[in-house]
Amino acid sequence: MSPGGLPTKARGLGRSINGGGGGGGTGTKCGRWNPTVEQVKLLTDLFKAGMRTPSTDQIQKISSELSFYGKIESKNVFYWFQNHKARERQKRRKISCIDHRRDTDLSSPPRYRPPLHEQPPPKDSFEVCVEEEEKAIETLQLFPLAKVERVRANVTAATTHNEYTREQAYTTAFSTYSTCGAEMEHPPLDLRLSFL
Amino acid sequence: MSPGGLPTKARGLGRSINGGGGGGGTGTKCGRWNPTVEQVKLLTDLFKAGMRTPSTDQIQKISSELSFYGKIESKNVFYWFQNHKARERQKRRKISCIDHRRDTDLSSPPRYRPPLHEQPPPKDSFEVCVEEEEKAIETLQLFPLAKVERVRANVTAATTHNEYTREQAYTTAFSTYSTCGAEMEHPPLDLRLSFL
DNA sequence: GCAAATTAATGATTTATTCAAG
DNA sequence: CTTGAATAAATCATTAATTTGC
Repeated sequence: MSPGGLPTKARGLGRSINGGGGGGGTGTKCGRWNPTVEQVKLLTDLFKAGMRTPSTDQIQKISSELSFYGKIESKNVFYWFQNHKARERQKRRKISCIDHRRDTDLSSPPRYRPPLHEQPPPKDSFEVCVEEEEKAIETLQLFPLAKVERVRANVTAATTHNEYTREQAYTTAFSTYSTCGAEMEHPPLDLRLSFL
Repeated sequence: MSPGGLPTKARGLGRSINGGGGGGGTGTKCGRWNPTVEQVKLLTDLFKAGMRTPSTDQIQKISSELSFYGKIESKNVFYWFQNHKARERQKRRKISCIDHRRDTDLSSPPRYRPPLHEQPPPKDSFEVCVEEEEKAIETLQLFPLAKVERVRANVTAATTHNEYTREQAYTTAFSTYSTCGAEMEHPPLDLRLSFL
């Protein structure tokens, strides 16, 4: 950015968090969502089972289930999947990028977070692997929404329910337009929050 | 188009639009939102008045007002602002880019839609102007939400209410976290749809 | 003049990037 | 330094303009 020392953008945000003292659960500070290990475990299981962008209904069900372990909102589930998906991809990309770089500047140690858009990638090297990955995922199937119960039961016990975790087809945003006659339920995208 | 004839990507999608025959209003085909000229006019006015990312409340109010002219949902308003903002920025960016290019290939006529990511811009030329623009906008103020009435009255008559269109401060998403005690109303971001 | 074929706009979705709390 | 939250950029898909052959 410009060397003036300006905070790039200083995206506002007053916050004023401290006010939320009398929250609800354990250490509910009203700040950002702090998932419990069980919650993360379950989400990770779902992700490993192939879930990438759950529908609104699924999000709500998941959120409802996970609220058993602590405070949670739908948007947390949504964000979690967004971030996890993106960061898995990112991770994978970085790996295969290193694999593909010939002798450009591979000597440079992997700095903290190279701003990515600084170095226009060849766009052929890693995209292949990503596409491959996505294709694989599209092949996967999704859980029947009742399975969550089972997962919850097993979450502290074992992790050998893998054969259960892939069943139905993912009815993602693409089924959105079928609810067309009405006011169109769940806005198919980022908006699929709809804080119940 | 590409000489292969393939539809570039064809990302699935069954659609089945024709089923929505008995919609509601005038030519309600159930497809995507098709704004009326009045709606666009009002949205543009708000944008010109400095509104960039209205809060959930504002979106709902706007949507409610605009529903007078035809079918509309909150998410349409949200999307409109997203797209309009982005495309204004894009436009501006392209212009200043041309301004700064020395003698690279300025002879080439402005083709249909250069894929943008093909040509990594200097990132110093246009960012200045964009920043300038954004700063200017941040200075602006917003309408008191009752003014919309007046605009609606004048929309088909005249366009000389410009002095009315900038009044209150914009209480954008940054006031989001003040509603923290409860379940946090309106998710501050893309999700700020909440299809009432 | 007018419908099929193309092109241009733009609504909607997904992905990448950035910010900042813990 | 990990990751939840938020925004911006890129992309996809559909509809309105527009052109074109008749």
